[in-house]
Amino acid sequence: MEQQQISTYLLKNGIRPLQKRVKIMGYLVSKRNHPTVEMIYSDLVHEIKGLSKTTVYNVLNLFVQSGVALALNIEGNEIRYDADTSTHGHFKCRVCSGVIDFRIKQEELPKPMLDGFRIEEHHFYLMGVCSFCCNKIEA
Amino acid sequence: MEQQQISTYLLKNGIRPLQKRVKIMGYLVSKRNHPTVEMIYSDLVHEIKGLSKTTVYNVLNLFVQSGVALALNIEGNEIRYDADTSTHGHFKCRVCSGVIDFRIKQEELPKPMLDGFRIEEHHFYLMGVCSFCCNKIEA
DNA sequence: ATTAATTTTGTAATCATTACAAAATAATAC
DNA sequence: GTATTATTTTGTAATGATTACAAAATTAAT
Ligand SMILES: [Mn+2]
Ligand SMILES: [Mn+2]
Ligand SMILES: [Zn+2]
Ligand SMILES: [Zn+2]
Repeated sequence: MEQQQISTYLLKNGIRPLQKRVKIMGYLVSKRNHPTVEMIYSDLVHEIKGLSKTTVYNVLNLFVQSGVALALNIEGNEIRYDADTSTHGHFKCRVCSGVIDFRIKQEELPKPMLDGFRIEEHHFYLMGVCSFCCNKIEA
Repeated sequence: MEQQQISTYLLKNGIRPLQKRVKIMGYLVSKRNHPTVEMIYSDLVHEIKGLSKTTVYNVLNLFVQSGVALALNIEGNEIRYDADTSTHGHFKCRVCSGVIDFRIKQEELPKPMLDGFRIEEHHFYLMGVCSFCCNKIEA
């Protein structure tokens, strides 16, 4: 996606499209790898002069609050970020630690009986070993 | 559940039923409130002479590795523990922070197409406002 | 009762995240 | 454009949950 498209997208969601914000959103959108703050910072610090890790935290928190990114709590020691806010599920490989998407339709999600509850977010994720790592192991 | 039943259960799962382990498992089984380490420690420290928080961590890690407890990563800053290892989902209220169970049948869970993947764990949870807190808010 | 193995404890270390005030940047007014 | 004001970014320190580790205590085996 172009920087210009990203700027427009951020603006539409009430976020001023400052340079570092656009770069971080561009990174999320193009890599689609559900990175941690550490991954984003270490990849972008070379490209953005004088980037601070605190800024990465600030910008991601802003993105989540504004609804343009999801914070995924798959394992307790790290948060992973996702610019895809549509309904979908995640698989995390316990060998390579990769997180990949899978599509789920909203109507495929179980509908638990929770009368009087206001349900705001659905989270569905799987853990296991990805096909790449399965092949490596049996080889 | 009786202490004796818990001891037998732990033994069957390869865990020596030492006093503190039985007490901690008894707490999990009887309260069913998906407590954090902090909650378990502060509730049991009065009842068990000289309990250490490190022991709570050690015992819970042992339980999870042995398959008699689940570690729930619903929000990134805390792990909640559950002695119910059957297939079920969780709802977390963002007002009162309570975590409650709901039943899901294994066959109700979406079956994503992940050819060649080894799927070992399913996690399904919801966030929102529980019925109790909904009532309080509108009142 | 001795000895050996396991568990528990207390403290320090680690690691991700947040708090905060100063410096830098961007927007607005003149 | 320059001065003024508001917002953002930075660097460092603080926080909080978890783990590492070695000594002390407990449990099992001889
Ligand atoms: Mn995703
Ligand atoms: Mn549960
Ligand atoms: Zn893998
Ligand atoms: Zn509630």
